[in-house]
Amino acid sequence: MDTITIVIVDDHPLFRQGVINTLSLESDLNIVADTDNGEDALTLVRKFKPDVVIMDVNLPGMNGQQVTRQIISEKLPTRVVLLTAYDDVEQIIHSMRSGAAAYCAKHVKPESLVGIIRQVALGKYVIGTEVFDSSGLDRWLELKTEGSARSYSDPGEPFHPLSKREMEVLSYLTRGMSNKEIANLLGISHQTVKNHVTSILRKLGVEDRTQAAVYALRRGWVRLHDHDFNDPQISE
Amino acid sequence: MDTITIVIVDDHPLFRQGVINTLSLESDLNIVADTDNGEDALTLVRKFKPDVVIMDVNLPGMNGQQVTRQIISEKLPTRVVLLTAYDDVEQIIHSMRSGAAAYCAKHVKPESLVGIIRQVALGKYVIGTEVFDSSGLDRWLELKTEGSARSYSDPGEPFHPLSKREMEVLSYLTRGMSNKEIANLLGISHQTVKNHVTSILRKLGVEDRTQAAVYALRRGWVRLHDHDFNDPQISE
DNA sequence: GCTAGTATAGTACTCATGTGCTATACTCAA
DNA sequence: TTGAGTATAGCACATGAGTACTATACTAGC
Repeated sequence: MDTITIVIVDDHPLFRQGVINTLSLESDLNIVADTDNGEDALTLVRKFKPDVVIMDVNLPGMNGQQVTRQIISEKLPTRVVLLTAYDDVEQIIHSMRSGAAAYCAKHVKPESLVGIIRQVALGKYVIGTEVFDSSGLDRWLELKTEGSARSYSDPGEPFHPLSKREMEVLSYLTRGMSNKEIANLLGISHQTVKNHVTSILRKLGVEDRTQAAVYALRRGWVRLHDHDFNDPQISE
Repeated sequence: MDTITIVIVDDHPLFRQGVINTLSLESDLNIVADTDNGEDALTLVRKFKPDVVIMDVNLPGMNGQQVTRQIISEKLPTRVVLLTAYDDVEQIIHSMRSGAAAYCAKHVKPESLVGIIRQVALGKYVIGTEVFDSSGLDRWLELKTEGSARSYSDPGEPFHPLSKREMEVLSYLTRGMSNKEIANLLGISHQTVKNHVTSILRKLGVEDRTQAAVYALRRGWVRLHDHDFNDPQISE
C-alpha cells in the first residue's frame, strides 16, 4: 500500500500538533507540510501536490471553502478534508458542492480522522461518520437539498446567494449595528439598508436580524474575533 | 526542580493530543490526566490535586469559568490556566477575578504555553504574554477596570451580573427568538420578557438584542453549536 | 420584621424593524 | 437591444423592541 501524503492547515498550533502527532503514528500516512493560513495552504498544495489536505474551514483571511474551490478549479490532484467547529447541514452542502471530499467536526476522535483520511485517499467521500462513493454523495446531496426551497444552482460557485453589498451589510449586522449606523457607514440611505436587510433575511430564510447574525456566525461567514475594537492584544 | 503535575481539559480530542504531546517533551512537566468536560475536570482536580490545570473556557455543560470558581471556592491547591478561542478584555477580567492564574488565546505557540505553565507553577500570573506577580495582577485589573463605567464589586463571585432568569432569556436571544416566542416558552407575559431584556442590555452595556447575542457568543456564555435544530448529527 | 433583590405584569410612549410596492440607474450577458 | 440582477431610494404601514414608570409577591439575609 502506498503512503498517503498530507498537508495540514489550522490556525491553532496546538491543534495542528495534535493532528500531526496522531497521524504520524500511522505508518501509511506521511505529513509533508503544515501551515496556519489559507494563502500558504494553497501554495503548499500547489508545490507538494499531496494526496490529502486537512483544513479548518474557519481560517483568518482566505477561508477553507475558498481554498477548496481554488484547489478544484486548478484541477489539483489533492483531496480536501474540511474540519469545522460549528457543524451545520447547509455548511456541509456548500462545502461538498465546492468540491470537498470530507467534512467533519473538529471534535472528531483521532482514530476516526485516520479512517476518514484513508477513505478519502481511496476516492470515497465522508460526511461525519458516513462514507459515500461519488454517486452516493450525489444522492445524499439531493436528499438534503430537496427539503429546502432554495435552488442550489451553480455547483462550483462561491455559492453565497447574497450579493457583495448584502454580505457587507450582513457583516455589520453581526456587529450589532442599527440600520442608521450602517447607512452612515456606507454613505447610503437608511431605507436602502432596510431593503438590503429584508432581502438578506429572505435569502437566508430567517426572520430577523439577530437570527441573521447568528446564522452568519454559525457558518463562519464572519469571524467572531476579528473585529476586536478593545485592547487585549493577546499576542501569541 | 520538582516536576509540575498537570490536568488537561478540552472538548477537542485532537487539540488535547496536541497539548499532551507538546508538554510531554518537557522533562519537568507531568500530565496526570485529561478529559473533555467540566464536570470530570472538577473530579480529576479533586482526586489528583495537580499543580496546574489547563482548561478551555468554552466547554459543553459546565464551562471553564464555572470550574475555576469551584476550584477556588474549594480551596484546592491547583492553579488554573484558561484557554480561549475568542479573546476579549472583559472575559479576561472576569476570569482573573474568578481566580484563574493565567489566560491565553488558543492559538498560543506551544513553547509559550510551556513557559506560561512554569510561571504559573511558580505562583505568577500570566495574561497573554505578560507575567505578573499577585500585586502586579491587582494593578493590571485596576487599570483595566477603571476605564469601564461598570463597578466590579465582588471579586470571587460568580460574577455574571445577570440573574438566572436573565441568563435564560439571554440564551434564547442568541437563538434569535422574539420576545413573544420567549414568553410562550417560559410561560410568562411578553411584557416581563421585555423587562428582562431591558435589564440585560443595561447590565451588559449594549444597545440592542443583536449586540447582546453577539456579546454572549463572544464570551462563550452560550455555545454556538449546542442548539442544532437541523439534522446533521456529525457524531464523533 | 425590615430590606434588598428578583420575578412578575401592567400602561404608555417612542423609535426601530421589517414588508410591500414603485421607480430609476447601472452592468452584464444573451 | 432586451432582460436579469443589483444598488439605490422613496412612501406607507404594521409590528416589534426598548424605556420609564408603577406595583405586587416571594425569598433570603440582617
